[in-house]
Order: sequence, then structure tokens, then C-alpha cells
Amino acid sequence: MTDETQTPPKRPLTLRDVSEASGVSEMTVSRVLRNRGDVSDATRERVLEAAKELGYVPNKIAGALASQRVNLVAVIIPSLGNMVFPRVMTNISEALDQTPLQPVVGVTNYLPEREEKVLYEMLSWRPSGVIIAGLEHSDASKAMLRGAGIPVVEIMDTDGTPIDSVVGISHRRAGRMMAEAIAKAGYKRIGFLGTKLSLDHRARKRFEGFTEALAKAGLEIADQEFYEGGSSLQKGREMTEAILKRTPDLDFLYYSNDIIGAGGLLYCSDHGIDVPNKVGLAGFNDISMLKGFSKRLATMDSGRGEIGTKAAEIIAARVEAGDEGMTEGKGVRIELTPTIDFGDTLRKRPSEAAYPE
Amino acid sequence: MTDETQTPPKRPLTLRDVSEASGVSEMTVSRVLRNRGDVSDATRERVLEAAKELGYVPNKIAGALASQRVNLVAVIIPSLGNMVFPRVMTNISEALDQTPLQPVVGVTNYLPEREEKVLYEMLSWRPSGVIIAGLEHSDASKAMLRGAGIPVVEIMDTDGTPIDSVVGISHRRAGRMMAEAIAKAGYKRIGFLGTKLSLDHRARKRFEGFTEALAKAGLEIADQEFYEGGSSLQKGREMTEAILKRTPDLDFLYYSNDIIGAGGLLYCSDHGIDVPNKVGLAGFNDISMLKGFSKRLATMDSGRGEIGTKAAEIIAARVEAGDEGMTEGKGVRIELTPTIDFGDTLRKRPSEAAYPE
DNA sequence: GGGGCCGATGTTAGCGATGACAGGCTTTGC
DNA sequence: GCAAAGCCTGTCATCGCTAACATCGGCCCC
Repeated sequence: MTDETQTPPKRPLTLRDVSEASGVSEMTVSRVLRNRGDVSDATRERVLEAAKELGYVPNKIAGALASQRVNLVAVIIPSLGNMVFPRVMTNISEALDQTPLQPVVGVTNYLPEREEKVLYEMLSWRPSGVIIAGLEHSDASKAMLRGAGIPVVEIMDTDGTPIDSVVGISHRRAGRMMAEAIAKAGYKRIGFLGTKLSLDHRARKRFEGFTEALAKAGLEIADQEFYEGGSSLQKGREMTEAILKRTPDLDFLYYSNDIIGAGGLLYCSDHGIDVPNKVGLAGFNDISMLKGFSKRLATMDSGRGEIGTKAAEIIAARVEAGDEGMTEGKGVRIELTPTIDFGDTLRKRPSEAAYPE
Repeated sequence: MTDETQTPPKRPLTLRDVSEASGVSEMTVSRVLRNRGDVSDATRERVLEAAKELGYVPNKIAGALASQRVNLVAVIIPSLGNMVFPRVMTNISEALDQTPLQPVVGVTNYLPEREEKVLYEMLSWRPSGVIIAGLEHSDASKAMLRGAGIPVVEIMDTDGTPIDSVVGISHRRAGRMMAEAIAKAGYKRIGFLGTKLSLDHRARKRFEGFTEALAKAGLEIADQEFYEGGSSLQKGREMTEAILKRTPDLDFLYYSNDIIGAGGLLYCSDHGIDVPNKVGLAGFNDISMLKGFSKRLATMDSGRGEIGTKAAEIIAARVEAGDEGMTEGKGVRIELTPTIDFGDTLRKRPSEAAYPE
């Protein structure tokens, strides 16, 4: 009886099955399926039909092994819960869509040992490039990245020494800029609210830049409040309440991200606190989802969209050039400039004179 | 520690390099690195040292081809911007952490043709299982899923016929439940605000269930407002303004998700609209990040955390059982019960009698 | 003391694709 | 009319690793 192939797939299909079904060699089938080399229209059609008929899906594992080419780009980020990273991912995907490359995500949860593990796993698939958040990695991770012989782009942060290429902003500078704006606006009693800084290096650097620039203006942090775990409006609200109860004379609150900052804003509205005159507020990251509050929270754009795009482009260019390694001065360095958005919660000048809205 | 490891990687390392460095056969090295079979402690140690010294990272491509085992689970979701999906992902990752399996994400942007492409790409890596959002797929996608010979779990939605296993809630039922609560609370003039429903099947089903149950209560949708693109508070705010200007006598607004619902809530607060008495509000999905508003938006928990965990467990169990196919009645069906959270924006009974809080 | 067995290692043959090259069969140019 | 130059297709070796089996000394036990 003829093998009418509606049969449930006992054994996964291979090129051979298609080649037999269409009466040509495996090689020809392979050529058709990859659109490579010359194949007559007649056979091409016959092969395609057979492949579709059988429902053949090529085995990239075998393909990659044979061709020594794996069109994957490892993207390693700390978290998916942070909104910033999905955004970066989206841009990376879009940029890579123009190329044969494809992103694969790995999540580290801000833990160096997890980063190491994830990196190892990813590298064992021999990707064509790596995009990884941050400049701080364990020695083992650094060694792996260097040894992989593929382009590496570290993203988000530029305060440090990159392994290869880097695209990001200086978080120290971002912190300084915000501090300068705050000092210039005449705020004096400044509170900081953020994550426990130990593992979030970028938040830490912003904090450092922030205190440094405050110091230069003759100011210092009057109180601070830390939290662990994911960000939420609720947490911002609670922390704001706590810090204001403890230190009622604070006149500015700097949050390490927009989510908790927005929570603080809600707290202030609910309690009739005059923002930005009694208390000023600022966050970080320009989470567009949050636009829509009655007052726009002052924040800073970290250029995360562009970061993703640029990083992907660097990888794509290097892979296309066949120059997969990171010889000589191939490393690109792109430092974007963060821009401050005063919103409605950060005055532009001292409040002595009242500026009606 | 000799720093001879500075060797610039000319040619990627293979098992052979390690085997030569440690003076045993490749096979033995392979055994050591996989912890399989008996190897004497002496050689094990020698091999491990050599591997570390060289910075060897095994090639999973070759390993997978040889062993016919790829410990990846394809997870296909519509978007990373939606918060719901990162949450599901997180739970899947956690559940798979107990196993040798690893998730790999693909994003479809709610487009069937992209879903098809992403699925094809993923299947060509021969994963051990597939977790895919929704029950609606193109014929080609369905054929691929059926033909892949691996366990498939469709998640989020149970209204329809699964290919294999399914874990989720009935969105029709969720819509009905909300409609019943609204009707019971005595709201009469109901508005709906949501995405253009064409491609978001789950939102569509909620809408259908919602109108159906309203009809049963003798009510109908008085007005509706649709949007495209990502959700944001701003969008919720604008849509709310639009619908209320057009149909000022609406006394309830049902939003297709919490983000735009929260935007509506902000609009109402700002305009002194008495919620929930003049107008009631409800969203969907219980986005915990949004807790912290002065009023808690009524919403519904879709059990997305549990969905991820259960889906991963189903795959893991099937893979472990070596029963990778989906023969007979292997398909598991888990329908979770959505729970309604009245928050502060949905009355529990008609407002004739005033119930002080 | 020799058969049996076991632990430790090596040998061989693929896994399913692709690269390089080797042909047949047509065309083309002069 | 015949060599050179295509097209189109096939053969063969290989990618780096692992399954399965083969091998080789002990060690145990009757």
C-alpha cells in the first residue's frame, strides 16, 4: 500500500524523507529549502510540495552543526518584570528582523551566579553574538565572554571597562544631572528611595553620582529608604509615607525608578501635599505606561529603545562582516545622553517667586 | 594559577582539546562533563581541571544532535509589553528550574502569521515541548504542533478545542461573571472600553461573555470605545474622557485590562466623578504593580501565575515519562476559576441604600 | 584457580544536515 | 562541429558529540 502520509509522526522527518518523496537527492532538497545554489524550477516546486505535504520542518541542530553557523544572539538581562528590559528586547528583535539573526533571552534576576550559569548555557549553543546588560560580571563570566570569540555588546551602562563593545548611558552622570537640577531648584532637604543597591549596579551608580553632585552643591542626603523585591506603586506609597513620617521636613524625594516614584506621587496627592512646592519628586526611566497621572512625574530618559537598536546593529554588522571575533580595536563605544524631563513634580527654579501654572 | 589562559581563541575548543590536555579519551571527558557513567575520581578531577583551565564550554548543538535530546521548551506568547506574559514566563522558568529543561521565548505580537513563523523557527530546534498562548492558531500552525510529536500546552484560555493539553481560564465566563456582578449592583448604562478585538481572542471572548450575561439581565452595552497599540494610563484616560463626553449618562465602564482601567480611574478622580456611585469601573487581570492607587480598581484575577507553573509541570512530567508524544487521552485539561475583586470601584449592591464603609 | 562480574576506559558508528567538488547534459561561440 | 562554459544534480566527508558495545584488569567466590 502506498504510504499516504496522514499517519501520526512516528519518527521525526528528515531530509531523506523529503528527498524520497520527491525523487531527488537530499542535497537538492537542502538547496531548495535554503534557497541556495541553482535548482530548476521544476524540481524546486516538486520538492516544496513534498515538504509541505509531509509537514517537514528542517532540523536546525543538524544544520548548525554542519555549517558551523548558528544565527542566534544571546541577550542576557536581569529581569523581565522591569518594563525597561522588555522594551530593550523589543527593539533588539526589531533590529534583528532585518537580518538572519534571532534573539534568545536569558534572565539573571540580578544574581551574578545566575548570570554565570545562564551565560554558560547560552554559549553552549554557540550563538553568533552576545548582548548583556551591565558591565559588572564575575571573573568567570568575563573569561567566558572573552573566550567565546564572538562579538559582545554590554548595554545600559557605560561607567566601566567594557569587554568589547558598549552602548548605554552613564548612570553616574544621570544621577549628577538630577542632583544638579534639584539643587538649582533650591531644594535642600533631600531624601532617597530605592532598591537595596548591592546588586543593581546601575541604581548604585546613579546614587553615587547623585550624592556626589549634591555634595558639590553643599547638600547631602537627609534620609533614605530601601526596599527589596519588585517595584510597585504600593511599595512607593509605603516608603514615601515611612520616610516622610520619619523626616517630615524633607522637601525632595528622589526615587530609583518611576514606578515607586509614581507611588510616591499618589501618596502626596492623597495627602494634599503640594507637589512640587512643598515636596518635589523625581524618578528614573521614563516609563511611558505611567504617563497619564494628573501630574507628570519628573524623570529621566535612559534611551533604552535606542540602546537595543544600536546593540543589535553592532552585532549584526560584525556578524555580517564575518568578523565574529573581537580583535584589535573593533569594540564600539556608544554613550547616549540621558535627558531630564521636569514633568510637573520638579521646579525649574527656587520657589521664592511663585510661578502660577 | 598560570596565566597561559590568555591564548586568543583561534579555533573553538572541542572535547578533543580537553581529552588531549587531560590524557584520556573524548568519551571519558564527555562522561565526566555530563556526570554520567562511572569514572574514577582521579580522572574525573583531572578532566575537570583541564576543562576549566582551557575554559571549555561544551557544544550543545553537537550534543543534542548526537543524543537526540534537546532540553528546551518553546514558549510562545503574544507580547512582552503586557506584564501578564512576563509573569507567566517567570513562573514557567521557576518550575522548569527543577528539571533539566529550559524555556525559550518567542513573541508573536498577536499576529497569526508571525506566530506561524516563530513556531516554525522554534520547532526547527526540536524542543522537548511547546507552551503556547491561546487556542486560536492558523491551520498551518496547528498542523505543525500536531506533527511535532512533542507535548503541547495551550495556555491562558480554555474556550475552545485544545490540540493537546490546556491550562487557563474561560474568558467567556470571566466576562459573564463581571457582567453579573455589575447587573447585581444595579448599574444600568454600561460602557465598554478595550482593544480592537480582532486579534486578541481572549479579550474578545470576555466581551462576548460580558454582553451575553448583560443581555440575560436585560441590559446592553450603551456605548463602546476601542483603541489600538499598547496600553497606557494615558490611553485609558483619553478613552474615558471620550466615552463620557459622548454618552454622559453611563454609570459603568468595563475596561479590557487594568492599565487602561486605571487610567479611567485617574480621569474620574481628577474630574471629581464619584466612583463607584456615579460611575463604577472594572478592569481585568489584577496587575499587582498597580495596587497603590487611592481607590483599588475592581478587577479579576486570571490566575496567570498558576497557569505558568501548571503548564511547565505538565511538560516536565510528560518529558520525564519519556512520553513525548500526545497519544490518546494524554491531554490534560486544567480550568482555573477566575476570581473577582470588587476593589473600591464596583459596588456590591444597588446604591438605593447607602452602605457606609 | 578459573569463571563471572564489575568498574573504568576505549572504539566505532552514527545523529541530520551542509560544503566542496565531481560529474552529466545543454548551451554558446567561433 | 567541438571546446569552453554554464546549469543542475549527486557523492562523500564532516561538524562535535553521544549511544552502544568492546575491552581489560582486578576481585570475589566456590
